[in-house]
Amino acid sequence: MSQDGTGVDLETSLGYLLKEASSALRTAMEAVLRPLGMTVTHYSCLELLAQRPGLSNSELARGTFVTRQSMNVLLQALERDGFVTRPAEARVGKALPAQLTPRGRRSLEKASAAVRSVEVRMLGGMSQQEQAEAFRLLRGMVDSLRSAEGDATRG
Amino acid sequence: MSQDGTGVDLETSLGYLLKEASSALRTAMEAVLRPLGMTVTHYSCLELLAQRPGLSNSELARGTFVTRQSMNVLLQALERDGFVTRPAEARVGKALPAQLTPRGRRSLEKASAAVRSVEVRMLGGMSQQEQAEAFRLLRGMVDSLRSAEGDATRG
DNA sequence: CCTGTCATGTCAGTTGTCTGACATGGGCAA
DNA sequence: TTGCCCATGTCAGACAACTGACATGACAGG
Repeated sequence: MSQDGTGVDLETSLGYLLKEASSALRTAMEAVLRPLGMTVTHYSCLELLAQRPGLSNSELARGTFVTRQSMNVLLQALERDGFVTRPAEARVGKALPAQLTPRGRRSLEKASAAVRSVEVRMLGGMSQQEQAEAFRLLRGMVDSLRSAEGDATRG
Repeated sequence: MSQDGTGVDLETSLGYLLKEASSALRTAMEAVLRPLGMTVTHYSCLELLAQRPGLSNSELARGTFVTRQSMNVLLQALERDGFVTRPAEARVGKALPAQLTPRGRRSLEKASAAVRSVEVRMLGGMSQQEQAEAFRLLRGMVDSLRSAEGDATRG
């Protein structure tokens, strides 16, 4: 089945390798974030908020690749612990723009540096050209997956 | 923080893109596996077992990037539903070699083809050379992450 | 021999994420 | 205006994965 063209050969599958890479990255991030008392999703939310202040719950969810329900419980915890603030009610619509508090910003600083060090380690053996090429190729895979989104379920 | 060299710029971060790609792949796989009544981990376990018969619980766990505890509950469910068999007790050591049943093999056939179609879609716009390059680059990232494993926690 | 170490299988409890559901607000067309 | 559709925020329950813990068997060293 793995060599007849209809199956998946794990040894050569780019999909499998992609999962492996993602898993290795996540594990490495967890290792450096744990001493800081932070989880990966926790960090992702803060980092996203630092770079795009005012994002709503749903937008943060999309940016961190979780559901808006999951992001909601995380945001409530972050708000309770004073890392993030949200207005009590929306000025327009229902979207509540979130902001980092000074404490949230401070907490993010070390975490961001730690994660950066992981990324540097991951890219250690690659030239700038190779990194650019990897970016281009991965971008292409994402776009291909999304462009025909749902076609397989219609057939 | 994102441009001073110590932080992470999400727009250009290979780590973030890697997570995005992995998430997109997972979503696409879930979409085609759901009609077959199968989850991604479910499928991964069966596929691994088809290509490497006799793998133990712990080996399957490593191959699917989950803990052996998680794989254990999955294996017990697969055994209960007749997709997999394991000997009652180990011939040597404690490792129990698992095998696909005919039913498991049948169930895997459609799933494997469906997943293959997703991978084909993902790689649709890429030449063979580009695919080989993507493989090489991803392999390098994984190796770099693993080679210095734990160094960050020792410092 | 036995003793420490390691990997394994498994049980139990906790945590994180998801699906399902509901109400609300904005935008658009009739 | 009215009605419809869509996105959002939120609550509740279900499910999946994790961490912690324990016992067992293989192996190497004293």
